[in-house]
Amino acid sequence: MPHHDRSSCGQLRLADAGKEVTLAGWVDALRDHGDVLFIHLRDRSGIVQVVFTPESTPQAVCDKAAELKSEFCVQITGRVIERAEGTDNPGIATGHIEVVAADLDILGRCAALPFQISEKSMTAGAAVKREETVGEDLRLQYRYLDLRRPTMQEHLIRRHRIVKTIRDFLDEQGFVEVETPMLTRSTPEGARDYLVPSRHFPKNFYALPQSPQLFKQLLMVGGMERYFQIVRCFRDEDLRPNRQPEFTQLDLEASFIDEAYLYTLFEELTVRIFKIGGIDLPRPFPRMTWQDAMNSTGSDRPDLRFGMTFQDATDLFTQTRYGIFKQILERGGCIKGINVRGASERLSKNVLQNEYAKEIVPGFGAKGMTWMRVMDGGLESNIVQFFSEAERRGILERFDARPGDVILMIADPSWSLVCTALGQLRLHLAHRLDLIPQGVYYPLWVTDFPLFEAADEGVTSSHHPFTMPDRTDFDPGNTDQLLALRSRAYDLVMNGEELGGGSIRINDRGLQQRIFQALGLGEQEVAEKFGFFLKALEFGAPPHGGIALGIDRVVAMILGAASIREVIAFPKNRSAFCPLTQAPSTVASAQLEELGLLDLGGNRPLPGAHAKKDPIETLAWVSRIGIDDPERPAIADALAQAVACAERVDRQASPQEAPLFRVAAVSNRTREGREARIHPLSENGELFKNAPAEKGGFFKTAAVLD
RNA sequence: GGGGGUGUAGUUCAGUUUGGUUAGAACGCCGGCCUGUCACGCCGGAGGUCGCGAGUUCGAGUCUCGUCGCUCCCGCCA
Repeated sequence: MPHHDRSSCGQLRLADAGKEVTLAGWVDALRDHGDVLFIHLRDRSGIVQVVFTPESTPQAVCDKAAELKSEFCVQITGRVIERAEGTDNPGIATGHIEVVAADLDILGRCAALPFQISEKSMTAGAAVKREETVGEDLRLQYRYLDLRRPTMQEHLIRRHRIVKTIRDFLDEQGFVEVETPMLTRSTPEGARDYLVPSRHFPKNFYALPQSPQLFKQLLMVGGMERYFQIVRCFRDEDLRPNRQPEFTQLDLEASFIDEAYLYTLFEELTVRIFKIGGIDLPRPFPRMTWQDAMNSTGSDRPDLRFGMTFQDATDLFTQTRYGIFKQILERGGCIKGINVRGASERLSKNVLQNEYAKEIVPGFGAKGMTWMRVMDGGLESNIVQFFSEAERRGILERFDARPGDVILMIADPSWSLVCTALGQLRLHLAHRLDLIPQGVYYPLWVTDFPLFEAADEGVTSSHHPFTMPDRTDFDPGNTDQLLALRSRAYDLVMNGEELGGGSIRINDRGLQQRIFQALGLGEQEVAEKFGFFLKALEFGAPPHGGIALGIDRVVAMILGAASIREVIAFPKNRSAFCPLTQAPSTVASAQLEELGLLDLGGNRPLPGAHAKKDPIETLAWVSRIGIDDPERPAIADALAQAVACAERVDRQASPQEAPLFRVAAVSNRTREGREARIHPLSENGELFKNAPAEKGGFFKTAAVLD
């Protein structure tokens, strides 16, 4: 069949009635009525009903059609006709017509399926759409079958649309897509690298990029001015539902720009791609500093689709008699709380005290939680009697409390612990009480992040070490000063998920050097790892900045997919394993040999090997004899003598001496009387010629030949 | 790395609380019937090492221990 003669199943309409068409696709479903056979034929465009009936279809074709099973790949020629009155199916787009088959070619038969592919119920009306129930591991193992399902095809097609929209938009804006290396250099900070051994440089490794960070900055030094790339990135960290070891980013960088430029550019881009999913985002996107985000939601990626934001109650309790609060405030702590509006019926005393205060909140890292239910007559709680009248009034006012509300407070000497624990509680309650509205999209820029955060020793970058600080007059040795620095970084957050982030970069060599210094990197280490980059900053590096967007997450959100794995053709599972190809896998020793990886451990014993080194056990094993406990001292003695003897010989042997293969004279002890001989094959080295070589020229033989 | 869930037919799941006859259902599969179905219908059939390994017991899908896979949460993810 010339391909241009082929029609698309899903596009046939009433207007095509009377046409002779050729279709190719897969058997989605069969309904055999004896003489009449209906099939749903599916291709990428959709589904159409094909009828085999003795009245219009040659008998030979009907006989062949009787062999059809689900998912056979077939080609069908036939005539499009309008369906008879009362037999149309409004559930499918082609439901007003059907194709009467005149010819059938079976292009590929199909074995028994590991799971059902047809999304039949989709054609029967949205009300009964089948829930996805097949185990994901099985779906991934047979991903090529899973991908036949219309939902998966739709995901991939719309992902393509989104990526194309991004490319078109950035092209309009003067951005140039440039590819950067996949085989690059490992850098010390950030996530764990995936490593690739080098054959030309044995025992040296490339790293797969965690992001094209340094290269995109070098492109700015290189005068590209506006660069972007839809690029695969790799991070060897433990997986989460929204994480894959390899994932796709929109990476973007521009010179001679500021934050305002990037906000405008990126908001327009985001609005356009969400539009593909029928989602209208309001502009401009609201902005919030990191400090405000933490203070009001306890998260650097606040979900603002619902309220229940924090109120600070520290000042209400400066004179309190309540021991726990008093101690915490004396230690410089703070108290924050949320009002769970109208939830007192769903949050009983028992639930609040035994579940939340004792179990759930401690799980978030806080020591405890104070709860109060707002009643007509005031506050009800296990500890309300410790609070003064003024304090109770203060609480009611501060939280705008009305009868039926529940007020929850967390206090701790650590401000950040109060925030993060209360933030987790806020999200937990929002899910439990179903407070998150569906179909709402709340974009938000989070800005003014701390440049550094405290580490075990000194500080570490909270974004990455190339981020421009808000001020440059800092002392790289002064930790307090460093922790007070803010970065010119920004994250794009949507519905509590971080979709992307970026920053204005450092383009001054001296400043970059001081940042490395602040991070505690030695001069030599910096020179070794980043020397090439610092050097580039010496040659008129332009001011620049950029942003990256997690494509998988964005697509999943736009399409309303449950997981990023639903919008990736061949994802890995939770353990970074590919059930389809069984990767990662072992490789042939020859491959390792070639890469110089066979003896990476050198002569060092393997961990745990020393435990097996009891010489008596070894002797017993190689000699195939059992040694009882009473016999051990004598054996140990004999062994020690043998070892001492061997050492003496070893000392006196000259280096030129050839090794001796046979100490004892050759004699035949098993069959006495016969002349002892050495087998010629042994003499000429042919004996083990066909034995599988183990490694390094040694052969594995049966133990009896030892 | 820590914690929770889970593993039973090709698939999705009951059964495990309280050990006891031949381990069930739905869908799928195989065979037969059926000329208007579209989640077709009817009749019949096959299909199980209850993840794996130990243990307790007269007896284990069920209880105990170990182990492996999958999955969710925390750590981690500049």
